[in-house]
Amino acid sequence: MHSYVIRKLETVERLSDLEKDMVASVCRDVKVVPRRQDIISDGDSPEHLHLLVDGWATRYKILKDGARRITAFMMPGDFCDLHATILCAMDHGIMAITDCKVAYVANEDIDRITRSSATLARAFWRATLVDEAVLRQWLVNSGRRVAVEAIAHLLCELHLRAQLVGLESRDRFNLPLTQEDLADATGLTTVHVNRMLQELRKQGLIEMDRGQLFIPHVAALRRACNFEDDYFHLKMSDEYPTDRPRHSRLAGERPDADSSGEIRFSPGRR
Amino acid sequence: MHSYVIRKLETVERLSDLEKDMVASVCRDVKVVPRRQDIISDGDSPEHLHLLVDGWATRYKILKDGARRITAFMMPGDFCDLHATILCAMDHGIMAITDCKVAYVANEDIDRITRSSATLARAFWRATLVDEAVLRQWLVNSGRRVAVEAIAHLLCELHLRAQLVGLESRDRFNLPLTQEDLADATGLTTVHVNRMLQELRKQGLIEMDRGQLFIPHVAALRRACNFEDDYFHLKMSDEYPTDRPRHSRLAGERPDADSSGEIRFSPGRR
DNA sequence: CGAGGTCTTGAAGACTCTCAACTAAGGTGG
DNA sequence: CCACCTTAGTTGAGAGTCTTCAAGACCTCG
Repeated sequence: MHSYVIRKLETVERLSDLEKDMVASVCRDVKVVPRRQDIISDGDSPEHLHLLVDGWATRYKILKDGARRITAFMMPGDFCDLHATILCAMDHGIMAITDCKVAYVANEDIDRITRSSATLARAFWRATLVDEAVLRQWLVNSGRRVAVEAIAHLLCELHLRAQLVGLESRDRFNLPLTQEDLADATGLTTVHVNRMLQELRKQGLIEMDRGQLFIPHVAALRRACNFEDDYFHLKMSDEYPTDRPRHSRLAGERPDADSSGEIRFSPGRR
Repeated sequence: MHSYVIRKLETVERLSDLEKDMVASVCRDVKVVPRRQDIISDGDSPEHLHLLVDGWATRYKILKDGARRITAFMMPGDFCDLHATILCAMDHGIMAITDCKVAYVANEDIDRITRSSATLARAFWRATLVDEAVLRQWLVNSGRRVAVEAIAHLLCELHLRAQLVGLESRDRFNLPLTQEDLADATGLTTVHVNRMLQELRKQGLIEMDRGQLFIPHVAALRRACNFEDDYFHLKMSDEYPTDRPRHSRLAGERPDADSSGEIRFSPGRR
């Protein structure tokens, strides 16, 4: 039932059956949060952890002038706040994008299972570190990538993540985000996101249909925005057919010299 | 000697003398890294933790086209990678901005002291969480704040952090960053950073002199860019005279309605 | 069928970038 | 001690990406 978490953890660490059972056992108290509603609000001091069992959610900040900045998307298997209970109060909110099923997990349960399995502890740590790496990529997106690139990169990320937890069928998946969501996640305006998506469609890099995103040629989209999956620190395995090489940038080596006549966006921003 | 770390940890958690000793005891192997040199390079798999004992450093990513994106600044007392040893390889580099003293701390030592003191464990966690909160603020900076605001916000952050570890005298501190560093940290160009700094100077919000930053009226600069220190999750204490209230944004409450004729930048970006 | 949310489109303007050159400040060597 | 070099900071003008404002089309749903 809670296989998403397990799948997610398994992308960074191989788990034994016992460990999987331990993880599953902590997700007891599951509640439904309707779309558009806060799972945790800015200023809250949550007393337990929130694990997203089903649905999509977003981590966001609202500024004084009303502007919104999305700092993360969460999909099934993601923890909203693996640690936030340690801080007194949340400095941001977490909202359900679709109707969500959220498991309320007791701190002690996490403590317990991570104490009894070093592998599990490491898996949680790694998952957290990957989240942080994603955050850094978003920082690159806004500031050192032009709009089309940034959006394409975000789509690649979401696609890979959906793939990792088994939410899609290789090149098509359910993307319940509005263009406004994408705008707030990339730091752009809705209008511009709209135009850039059109651009991507025109170039045949993506297709969209009623909340479904279809990526005809994943490698092409990735190449167009220089997406590399290394920051996900996937455990070595050929389960996930993503194109390596992963730590390709050796000293002195010039990365693949754009041989084909493939689409690639402008030289970015400096 | 390693009082910076301790001061830093104490901003989020009060430590006993014993705990302070424990922290100090793990920082034995200290080396000097000259300015401009990597403390950890992209792709490295560090085998121990790196604690910045003295000097400033930066976490950065280099893109294919050569552009650089700085994702964090580190100052004395900051860990470069409290956890990175868990991952196989770094997905970014860490470089010394000034000559640095770096303590190489064994993983086991951290494990040991965090196991023997729950307070210490919590302190480390919190420090990590604050780092993450800073990352989110940077995300807000690039995308939902105009350039002047973003730069001012960054300066406020650095000023507060310097203050917290005792690097400055209330309103003046040593800022060893070039305008290029600031540009790569905000996602702007050097040229534009230059102009925005001029703007800040013209408005009397900052003064700069040979690597020294002087903030005549901290509250004014903070107000100009809507800086709030709540995301640092400072433990309640009046040691650090920063202007609260900290979780002021209650539901429905309209934040201070710009009564004075004070400088405030444009309405941000949407 | 009306209503609200989401997506599109156009035109004008603003913020930020690019390019290129010049000044200022430090450090080194003769 | 000064010429020379390198790095960092400044300045100007023009171009572009992205925003703003506003309105219309589309779509889903009660």
